[in-house]
Amino acid sequence: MTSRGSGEERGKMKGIRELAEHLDISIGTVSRALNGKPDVNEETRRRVLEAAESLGYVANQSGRALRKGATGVIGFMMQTGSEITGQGDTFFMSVFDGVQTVFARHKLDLVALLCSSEEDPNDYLKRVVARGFADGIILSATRRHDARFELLAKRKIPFITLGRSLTDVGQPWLDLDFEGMAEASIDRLVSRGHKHIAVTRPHDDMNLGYVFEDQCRATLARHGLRLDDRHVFRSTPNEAGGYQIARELTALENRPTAIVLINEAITVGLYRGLEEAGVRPGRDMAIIGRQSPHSQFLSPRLTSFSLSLRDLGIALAESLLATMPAFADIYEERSARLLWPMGLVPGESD
Amino acid sequence: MTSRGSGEERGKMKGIRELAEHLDISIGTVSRALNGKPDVNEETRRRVLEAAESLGYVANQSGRALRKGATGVIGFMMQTGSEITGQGDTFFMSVFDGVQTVFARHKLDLVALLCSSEEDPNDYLKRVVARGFADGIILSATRRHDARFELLAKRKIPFITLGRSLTDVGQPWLDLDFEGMAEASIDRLVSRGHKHIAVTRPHDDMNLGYVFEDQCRATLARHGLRLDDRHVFRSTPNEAGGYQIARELTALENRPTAIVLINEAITVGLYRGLEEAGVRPGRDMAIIGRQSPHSQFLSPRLTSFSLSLRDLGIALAESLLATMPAFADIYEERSARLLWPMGLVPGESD
DNA sequence: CATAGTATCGTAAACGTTTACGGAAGCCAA
DNA sequence: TTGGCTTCCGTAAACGTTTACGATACTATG
Repeated sequence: MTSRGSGEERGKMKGIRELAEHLDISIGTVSRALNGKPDVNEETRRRVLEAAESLGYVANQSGRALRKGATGVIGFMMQTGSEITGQGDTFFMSVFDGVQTVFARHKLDLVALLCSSEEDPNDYLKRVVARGFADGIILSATRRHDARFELLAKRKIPFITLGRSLTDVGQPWLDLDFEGMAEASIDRLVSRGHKHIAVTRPHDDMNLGYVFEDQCRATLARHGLRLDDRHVFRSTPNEAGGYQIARELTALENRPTAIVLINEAITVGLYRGLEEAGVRPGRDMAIIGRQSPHSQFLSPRLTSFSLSLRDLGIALAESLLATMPAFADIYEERSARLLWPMGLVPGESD
Repeated sequence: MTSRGSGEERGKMKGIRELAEHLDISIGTVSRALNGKPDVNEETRRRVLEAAESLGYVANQSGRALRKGATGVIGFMMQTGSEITGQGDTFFMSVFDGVQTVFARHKLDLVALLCSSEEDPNDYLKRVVARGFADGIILSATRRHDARFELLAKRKIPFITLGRSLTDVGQPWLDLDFEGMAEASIDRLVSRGHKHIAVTRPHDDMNLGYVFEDQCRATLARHGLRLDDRHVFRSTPNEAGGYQIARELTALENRPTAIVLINEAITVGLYRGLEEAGVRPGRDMAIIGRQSPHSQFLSPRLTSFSLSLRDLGIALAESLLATMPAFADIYEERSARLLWPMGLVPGESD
């Protein structure tokens, strides 16, 4: 039952050597034929390809990697775990999808490196790097000070970050235009008469929190307003965090009339918390947030900033390739650092 | 600026050979010391470990994999893409987290294999397998007929599936106890007087849809009721799908009084759709679903089935290890096939 | 015909490990 | 002393590729 002969139960290919013997050609020529090298007769190449196909030969990647000193793998490091889960998981999935399509074109394999909640991200990356696992790395969820940058720089591994950091080692990065979002949000709310505006940011050291709060503060100042420190709400980037924010927000004596959410995963919790306090989004409190799979299905619909995550992923991948010697010629014109614009999708919540 | 001497800017380790020379020991002994083999003096082992640490030596995995014929990598195949995004992304992240912790104990590296939305999952897996990428594979999102099972079985790659399928090649699997969920849901609703109960299922060939609908039908029959074919709603597993279901549901002339949701990501969309039709969950329509990061923050709170995703991941990993020769002795007592129970968390929606 | 050039291919040396095998000590008992 | 264990270590052969180099045959050119 286990040896179900499927007709073409071809024996195990032992390697390129056996394939060469079968063809009565030298193994060098076979390798060249397989890899599209020029020094090989087209007729023999055809024979080789054909035999490889029919015999089910596939190159052993360990041997290949050993010889070439490159693995053909790109790692995309994300974060997961109970603290974070609920965050931008769908966000990363979509970006990943875009990245994937680019690398597939170059026969590079993309894998997701998900750091367990039990392990320190730095240690995790150290392990991955030590293994020589990937030829290139994409880092996301960058922190204000991020030791991972230095680790990769020291090891001279090509990498790009989705997000900025004070730790700058000259690597390329892409980031969402949180400045633009902050500015547009504040402008919009102020123009609608709001004078007491709250903002949210992650509870931890994520870099975007600093960028966002600073820009909100600056834009408010431009309007002659100031950001009350009690109106800056830190929370875990998940529903529970949103709920908590709502509790604190509604408990304030001088309650702000509007709030801007930097994280998209807190929205449902925030809505719930507000409702329990009898505060209706869009009527009693203006809310502007980030688009997510459910933001347009909330009630009231969330006024939110959106972007094409897939396109972002494509740009990310291409910028990384531009820094890799083997592909530099193809993508050299890529800009190394880019703020990705977001567009406002009006809803019913502000 | 780029060559920032960090004090211990140790030169590149060339390999185990150089390490051996530095210690004036043979490379064989060094290897044995590093790998914890018995045939080595504890004193020399200490010296080797120390030198490796201080010189920053790490074994080249390509060489190791080539020699050992194993990569030390486990792949967890998930799905992503616009059609699916919004589905159980957080679901998979949490399961992954559990899986990760187990493999880390055995120095196995776990990576997520995310099939792009552009590529056929079968082709994708074929590529991964051909590369000899992983020593073991975890498959999720199993379909009614799933060619991936046969592919892996033919290549004799150890694997386990999170989900069942009609395609059974004797591999171990774990699956959520959808039968139990269906039964408990129907029992609960019937006992509360509902006679016209609707169910949802994925729009595509996911196996769980069949299992779930069949069991709902059977349980209803036990109560002398029948499942109206018009009360079986198929949808994409995302918010838009939930919204669509609500539209269809509320448009029916003989509207059912309750609905059971097999997918957790459709809930927000469903709520929105119902509200637009003036149907209030829990009052005008009973809803039972699956727990998700936001289900307890919806209004009304979702009555839902929950489980420990992390523990599920741990069990999944251990069951896979039990099928791998190198670890079989440690985990042999694992049961090969298991329905993972889910518990009901009462909410306000039914 | 001699020569240079080109197209094609074979040979063999890497790449960095792990491990089977055997050898050299040291120890103990007979 | 001899022989047999045990403990430790060195040697060298794999593992499956890629690729620099050189060899061969053929073509074109003078």
